[in-house]
Amino acid sequence: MISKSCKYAIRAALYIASKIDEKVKLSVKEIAFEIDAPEAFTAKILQNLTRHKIIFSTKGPYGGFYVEQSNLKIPLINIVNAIDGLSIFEDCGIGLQECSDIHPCPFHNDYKVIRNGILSIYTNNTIGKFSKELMSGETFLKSI
Amino acid sequence: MISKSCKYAIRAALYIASKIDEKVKLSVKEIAFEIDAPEAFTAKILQNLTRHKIIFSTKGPYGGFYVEQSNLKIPLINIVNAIDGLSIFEDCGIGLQECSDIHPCPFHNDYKVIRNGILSIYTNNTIGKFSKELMSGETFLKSI
DNA sequence: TTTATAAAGGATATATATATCCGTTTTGGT
DNA sequence: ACCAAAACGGATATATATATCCTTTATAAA
Ligand code: FES
Ligand code: FES
Repeated sequence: MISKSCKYAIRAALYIASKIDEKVKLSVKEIAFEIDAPEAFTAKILQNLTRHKIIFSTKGPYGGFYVEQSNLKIPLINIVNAIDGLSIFEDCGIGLQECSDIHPCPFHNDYKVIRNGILSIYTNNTIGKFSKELMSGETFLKSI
Repeated sequence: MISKSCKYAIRAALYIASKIDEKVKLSVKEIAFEIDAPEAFTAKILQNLTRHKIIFSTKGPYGGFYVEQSNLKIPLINIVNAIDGLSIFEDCGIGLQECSDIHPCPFHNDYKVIRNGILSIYTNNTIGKFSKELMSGETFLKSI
């Protein structure tokens, strides 16, 4: 469904948000390490998130990536939109050019339910909600 | 989730099954046209399905691809397994190396529900069920 | 037995996604 | 003013998925 890049993006944004209280800017190097992603590629993704104002950045010494309180209200669907776009939520489950109620594929009814379920996960959860779970140690961003 | 190849495979298998009553073997050319897929690539996928005994084929004049009644009982998950494998149903929603109940990512609980829902669609529907819907004109394998 | 037909299979090509590299720009500290 | 740190941005490389091409093999009919 969502691309590998988008998964990195979500992990990165959540990691940065989970450090909001430390009031320190994070380097690409640290972020990439903490989310278990390649460094140079993570850099590209962070640039993208910055352009979309999902996170902030400053250059130079003591610079890096960070979020403000306002960013915590952003739903995760905004990240998906920034990286993959939203058309994935309109695609047919077995690749017909158009997903349509009046010209449906055999999966259509079942698939629509699932697809909307996925959309809901991204829409109903914010960066703040998930980053809070990370802070408390309930959830994690990389495997052991 | 599933690959483009897998979507072609499902469309192809369902198309062939939907023609079971005509008692005629179908060529790659016809199948590819009817499911709106590239011909040479469809050929590869059909070979794969044949090797996995999801469909049958015979070479030579009047040869082609076909299914028997017994194939109609095959659930769609078998096609997914043949093309993509089943590991996709164990993957983490945001790409952690392991999806784990005791070391979960922030999406884990929600994602597991969705992922099992998708698995159910493939497990609970057979080639026969969906091909019957195609025969009756309720559903379609390519866009208008 | 010859011929035509159609799938099988191996080799290769193209497209897309993922990943890296390196010079440029910005910025804070000295 | 100068230097060092760190993100930015463009170019390039690699990996994977998708797609094509061509030769071989099997089969049915004449
Ligand atoms: S037409 Fe296939 S999912 Fe809607
Ligand atoms: S750990 Fe991410 S979905 Fe299970």
